[in-house]
Amino acid sequence: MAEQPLYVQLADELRQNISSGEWGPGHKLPPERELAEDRKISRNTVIKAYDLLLHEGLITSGNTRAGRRVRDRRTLYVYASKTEQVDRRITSGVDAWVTDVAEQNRSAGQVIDVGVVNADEDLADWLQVPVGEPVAVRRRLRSVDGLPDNLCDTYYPMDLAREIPEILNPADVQQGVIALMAERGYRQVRYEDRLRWSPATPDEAAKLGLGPGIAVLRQIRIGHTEERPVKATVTIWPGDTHELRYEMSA
Amino acid sequence: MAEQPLYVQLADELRQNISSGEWGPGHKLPPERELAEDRKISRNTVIKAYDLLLHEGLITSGNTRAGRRVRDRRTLYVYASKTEQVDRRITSGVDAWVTDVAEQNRSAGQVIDVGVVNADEDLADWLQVPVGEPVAVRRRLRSVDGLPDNLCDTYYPMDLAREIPEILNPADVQQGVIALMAERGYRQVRYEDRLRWSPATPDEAAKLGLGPGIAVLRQIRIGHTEERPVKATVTIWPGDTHELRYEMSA
DNA sequence: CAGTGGTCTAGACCACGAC
DNA sequence: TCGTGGTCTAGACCACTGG
Repeated sequence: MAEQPLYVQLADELRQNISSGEWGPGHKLPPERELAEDRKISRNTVIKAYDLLLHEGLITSGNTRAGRRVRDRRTLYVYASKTEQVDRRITSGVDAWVTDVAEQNRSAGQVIDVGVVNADEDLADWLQVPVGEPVAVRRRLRSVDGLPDNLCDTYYPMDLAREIPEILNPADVQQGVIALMAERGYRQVRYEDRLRWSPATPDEAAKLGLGPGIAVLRQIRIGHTEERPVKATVTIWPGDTHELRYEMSA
Repeated sequence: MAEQPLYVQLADELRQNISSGEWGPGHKLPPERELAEDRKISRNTVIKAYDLLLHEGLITSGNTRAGRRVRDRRTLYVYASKTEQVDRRITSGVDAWVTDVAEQNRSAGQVIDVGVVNADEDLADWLQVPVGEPVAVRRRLRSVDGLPDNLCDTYYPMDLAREIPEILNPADVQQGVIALMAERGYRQVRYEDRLRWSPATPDEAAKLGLGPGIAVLRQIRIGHTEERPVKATVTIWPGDTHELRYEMSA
């Protein structure tokens, strides 16, 4: 095995300090210039080491006097499908994610915002509407323990949003939109998840407080009634701090 | 909106050439020095732009005279759970992934290799065995159209591997290991998927021909009989060229 | 052997925001 | 205000490999 490059060695050493717990969440990392001087290496080399950790999601990229910090990386488990509890969740009307977070003794919050967008190719495919068609959207920025955690946007065909005006009201729907839709005659009988993963876009990175290029999972959940798709939910989950679980019977 | 940094602008321009199809898969990108001279910018800036594209999985990082190339990024759809076809697939004994690939008019191949490893904490949790316990493993390197596509390692408790010697035989099991296990009294009644996503390790990157730091999805599928977990399959899917799908009834 | 990417150095100026 | 990261420059040497 050849000797590793300097910046990899440095990253390994810093990573060790973090994963051992010596530098806990929120710990301030040494400034680039200080680390460079101490080690008699170039600041650029320090930056490359920090970039590695940034891409691994271990640290933040604060661009101000506050400097870089160690991120909180406790893993959050999210049940995308749970054989035993599907009924309870759907009928209880509580957002399943809120339940998952609470069961892990952490506190969940969300900010809702609504709007109308024109369908791009993906959205048109998911909802089976023409490209360019207006579509209603409820956007959620969801937080855990006060910090941004994931983005969850749900899209509805426009005719449905007109029939169920609560969809375009930026308030919490206490009983849950799924239950509400079922009441009004749109009972979802099957759904499909499509998963894609890639680096976060700059926009997503900003909203979630991630470094650019951190991997995120896009979970697209399409809900169908007997007749047609009635909603598409796109959830952006940052990598390495989440585990998505599916339980299935054979 | 403030003006983007130089390297982002350059990356955007190069990305445009790729996504428009002007530079197809395999196309050789301009050498860093040439691009720097043409644009009157520093070679380091060009490198940062190429690094962005590398992390997005758009290009390769060839470190030799061959230079950087555009990667083939056609998306492969993989069904992790398909309501209608579960039975057909399980009984037919053909690897479900091979079926998926064939249905998309591409050709699949795999190299199998077997061994025994000691359980780390994760594996011990998945198979419900003590940490350090020996565990049998069948490793697959699976290819599409002749190029490495994903890594698929299946772990079995040692007592089971002794009872079913085919598990540790590095040959294709024509009827499928699941069907074989069912014949010998280990019928799987439920399974659970756990999904994690993060940058590829250097080892994975090398086996799959990826740039370092490309996002990969780790799909861990744990199969249970009525009594206990009997296998854990870890599949490494490179990002941006795969979409994983789950179909479920409500 | 020559072209390529990988690494490293030693500087510079800027924007931002905590103090 | 001044410490911080973000960006950019202009060089240098090395390892690898295709022709």
